[in-house]
Amino acid sequence: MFDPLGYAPAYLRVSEAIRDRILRRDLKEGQALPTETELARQFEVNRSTVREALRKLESSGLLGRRAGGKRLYVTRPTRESVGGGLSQALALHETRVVDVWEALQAVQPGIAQAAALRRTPAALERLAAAARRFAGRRADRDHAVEDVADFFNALGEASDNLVFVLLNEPLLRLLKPSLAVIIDRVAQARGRIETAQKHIVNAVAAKDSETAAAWMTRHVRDFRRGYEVAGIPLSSEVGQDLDVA
Amino acid sequence: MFDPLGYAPAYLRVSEAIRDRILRRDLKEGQALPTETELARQFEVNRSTVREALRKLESSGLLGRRAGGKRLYVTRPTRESVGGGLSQALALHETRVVDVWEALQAVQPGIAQAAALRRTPAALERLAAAARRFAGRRADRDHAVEDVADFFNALGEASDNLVFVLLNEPLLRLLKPSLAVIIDRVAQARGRIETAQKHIVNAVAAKDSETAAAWMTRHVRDFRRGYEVAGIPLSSEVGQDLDVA
DNA sequence: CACATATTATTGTCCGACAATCAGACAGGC
DNA sequence: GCCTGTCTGATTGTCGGACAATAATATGTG
Repeated sequence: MFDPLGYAPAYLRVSEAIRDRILRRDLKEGQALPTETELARQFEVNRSTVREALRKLESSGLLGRRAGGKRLYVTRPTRESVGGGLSQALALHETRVVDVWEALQAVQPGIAQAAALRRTPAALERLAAAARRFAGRRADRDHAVEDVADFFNALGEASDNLVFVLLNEPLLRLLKPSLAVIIDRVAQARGRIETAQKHIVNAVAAKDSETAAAWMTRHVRDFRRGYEVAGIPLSSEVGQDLDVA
Repeated sequence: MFDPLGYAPAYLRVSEAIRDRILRRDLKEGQALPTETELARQFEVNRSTVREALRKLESSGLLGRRAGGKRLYVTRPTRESVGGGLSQALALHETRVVDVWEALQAVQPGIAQAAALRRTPAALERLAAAARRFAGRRADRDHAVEDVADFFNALGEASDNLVFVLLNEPLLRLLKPSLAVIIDRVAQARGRIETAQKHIVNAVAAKDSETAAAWMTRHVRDFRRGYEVAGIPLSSEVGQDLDVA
């Protein structure tokens, strides 16, 4: 019958006030925030209260600190902080590897397509470089995984669409552990990845979006095959990798 | 030559310690956290320090409060909190409507496909209900927008893949403002949406994933047409809607 | 001007305090 | 028995003040 009359503690109101100013670009990126004492004076609250508000903004990635610095600066959420939040949420919700795989299958061809259409020469070179790195370094398992992730990331950046880049990050983060197992256990995995990457690079270079998407579809399907061959149950949960920047 | 030896302030170490316990399911969802005083005692820090740590966890959605409650409970990040973070990040990065549209185009057909394959009768009914609501309520603009979002959300849930659900949320959030404009300005928009939804519901009901994906592709392409007819520049930035739960 | 040094400002942390209010116990009235 | 009011203790939200460590800035010196 009645809505609860909303009360919000001061630290929340302060944090929202600051966040609004940031979102409406009133406080611009790179700008230094006033000192805690000054904020406390302006909001007419205690410094402890201000500090609680700042911690909230800090962990949403809206405020950051320069390396070894003391003051807080306005920042935009990085790929890592956004991806960390999302992958953390997914890990907590008992997401299975097959779910992540399915999402990759849905989204990667679209990314490849967009990348092929809009890639700049520089972005293409970064993509090709990632593929070369993967092909060149046949020894180390962990580096290989990183290189695969770099390849996907480079493709996302080549699409010139930040939505893709940000969606990519958490998916890759969750993919990595199982990908490492695949590379370890499936002999032909490296070769197949290498081939797919080469074809995708070529298609992107030629601005052939159809072929890029088609090869990406094949590439992602290969991962599923890899799970089966490596003996990873599709319904196993994605690991809770705790390193959330 | 040497890496900077990592010093982390106490509030960060405390927050990470608690977060790790949550991520490794040591603290289970719904469980009440010890009181602030007790945490301060265990960590051997001051209560203020504990409170700063708690604020961080609170805003990553790992801790929450029951309505009108005082204690903090372990929670899993909700769709809203995850979506809020991501859409906030995108809004700050000058994402354009065309970027969001492109992501929808990439991801929605895959969602429709998965939903068609795996929908339960209950999920199908929720999807159909959302379509009926949209078709029935021709008057109100804002409700219509909500109904469209509900349709996409219901589809995401029908896919039984949380990754899709979580990816959907921020995209829909960013879509809404421009969708409202389309519905206002484009006379035939409602009709076309209604038709597409009907076909998608039918395809999902028949477990015909191909048709579901195809109609979804058409549906999303229609939005782009809507932007053009409504005179919304594709390169306009997605609004910074400030209501980030 | 470059570089070392002193000063100041700012953050991180602590302590103690108190009002508001939530949770639970407890009793009284229908 | 169930609802209502009252009491008590525990817990959170907020405050004020304090101090060490150190980053930021000013100052002097070659």
